[in-house]
Amino acid sequence: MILLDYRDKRPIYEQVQEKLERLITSGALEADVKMPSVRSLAIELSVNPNTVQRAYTQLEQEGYIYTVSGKGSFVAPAAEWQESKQRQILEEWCELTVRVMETGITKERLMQQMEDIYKEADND
Amino acid sequence: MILLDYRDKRPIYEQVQEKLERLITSGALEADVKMPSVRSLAIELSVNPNTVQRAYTQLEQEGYIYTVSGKGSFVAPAAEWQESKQRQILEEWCELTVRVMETGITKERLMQQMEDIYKEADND
Amino acid sequence: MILLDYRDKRPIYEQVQEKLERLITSGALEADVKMPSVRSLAIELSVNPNTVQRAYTQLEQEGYIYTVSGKGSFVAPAAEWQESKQRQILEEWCELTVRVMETGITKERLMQQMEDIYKEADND
Amino acid sequence: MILLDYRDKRPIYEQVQEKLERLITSGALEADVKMPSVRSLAIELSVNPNTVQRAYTQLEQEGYIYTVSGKGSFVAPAAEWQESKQRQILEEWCELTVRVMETGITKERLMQQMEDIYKEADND
DNA sequence: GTGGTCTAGACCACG
DNA sequence: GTGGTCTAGACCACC
Repeated sequence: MILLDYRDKRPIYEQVQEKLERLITSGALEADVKMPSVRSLAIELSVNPNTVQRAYTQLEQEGYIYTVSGKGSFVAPAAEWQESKQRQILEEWCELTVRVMETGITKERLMQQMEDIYKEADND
Repeated sequence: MILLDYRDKRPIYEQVQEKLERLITSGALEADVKMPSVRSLAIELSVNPNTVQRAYTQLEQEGYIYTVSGKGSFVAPAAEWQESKQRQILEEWCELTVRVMETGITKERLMQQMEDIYKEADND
Repeated sequence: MILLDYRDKRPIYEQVQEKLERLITSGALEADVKMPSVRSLAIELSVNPNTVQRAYTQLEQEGYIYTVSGKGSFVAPAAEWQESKQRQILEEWCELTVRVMETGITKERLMQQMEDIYKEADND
Repeated sequence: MILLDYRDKRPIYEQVQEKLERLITSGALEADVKMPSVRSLAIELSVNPNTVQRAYTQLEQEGYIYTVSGKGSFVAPAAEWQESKQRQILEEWCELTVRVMETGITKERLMQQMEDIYKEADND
C-alpha cells in the first residue's frame, strides 16, 4: 500500500505522512474509515512505531484525520480539510507556474500538458 | 536583494542557491554579468563565506555560473542551461498539476489561473 | 586502505573521492555494501570530517553511493553509474591515446601493451 | 595559434605551457626554431608577461626549449626530450588503460577505438 | 582582491 | 551514532 524510499532525503515520517495525505485527499480513503493502528502500520512498513506516530500526529494537526481515544484514528470528512488544502496547493501551483513561465515556456505548451494530464486521468 | 528565512527548514546555502538560480533563469541577471564576490555577499547576508561558497559551487556544477579564478564568478549564457532547466521544471510542474487535480480542482479553474498569470506578465 | 599524497597538487577531498570511486567502479566494493562512516574515515586518514564529508557528497551527486540519513552511506548498484562511467573514461582514454600517438609511439607498440594489460588481469 | 579557455579551472600559465608542449612534441614546431618572445606572446594572448614567463621557465626545466641570453628561446631537438616524454606518457596511458579495463570495457572495443584514432590521423 | 581548501569545533534531525 | 549544516578563522594559488 505504501512504498518507502530509504534513499529519499526526506525523513521517513514525512514520506509516510505525505503518502497517507495523498490517499486521503485523492479520495482513495473515504471519510470516517478507520486508519490502520500505529503499531500495525509500523510493522507493515518495518519502521519504528515512533515514526508512524509522528506522521499521524502531523496528519491530525492538519485536520486530515481525527483520533478517538481507545478506538483509533479515522479519516476526517472532506469538508474539514478540502477548502484549505485546495487553497494551499493552488497557491503553490501558481508560484510554480510563474517560475515555469519565467524560463520561457509558452502558455500553449502548458495548456497542452494540462489537457494531457486531465485526459489521462479520465481514462482511468 | 536576497532575503533569508531562518525559520525555513532548508539550509541557508540552498536558499541562497535557489534565489540566485531564479535571478539567472528569469533573465534578471544577464549572461556574463559578474556575480557578487563570495566575501561581499557573505557580509551582505551576514553569513559565513563558506556558506556562500557552497551555493556558488553548486550553481557552477549545475551550469548556471562559471568561475574565473582570481577574477570572480559570472553568469553562464542561457544556451548552456535553458534546455535542461525547462525540462526539469516542466516535470516538476506536471507532478504538481496531477496533485492539484487529485484535490478536485477543475481544469477550467486552472486554465483561468494560467491566463491570469500570463496576462499579468505581459503587462509588465 | 587509502593513501593520501600531501605533495599532490589536487585537494585532499578529491583524492579521497577518486580512490573511493575507483574502488567502486573496479568492483572491489560491491553494491549496497556500507561505506565507512564519515567520522571513522576522517580519523583513519587523519583529516577533518568535513573533508571526508565533501568527498562523500560528490560521490553521491555523481551516483556512486547513496545515503540513508542516520544509517550511513552505501555503494550504489553498478546499473546506476556503469554506463556513464564507461562513456566518460572512454572519452578520456581516446584523448590520451591521440596524445600518445602524436609523440610518435606506433600502433603496434600500444597493441602489445594492451595485450599485456588484459593478459595480466586474466591471471588474477 | 593558441586559444585560452578562461573557464578552465587550470591556471593560465599551465594552459599556455601545455599547448606549447603539444606543439613541440607533435612536431608542429621544429627543432631550433625560435619561440615567440615572452612579451610578444603575452600581448598576442592578452595575458600578463609573468604568466608567459612562467610557462617558458617550466618548458625549459622539462627540456622542451632552451634559452640563449639576449637571443631568445628555441625549440630543443627531439633527442633531448622524446625518450623521456614517451616513457612518461606511455606510463600514464597504461594506468588509464587499466582503469578502463576495470570498468568492464572489452579489449576488442579498445582495439577498435585505437584503429579509428590511428586511421583518422593517417588521413590528415 | 579573488576563489578554493582545510581545520576545529559546534549544533541539529533522524531513527 | 549517523549524516548534514554552519561558523570562525586560517592559508594558498592566481593574476
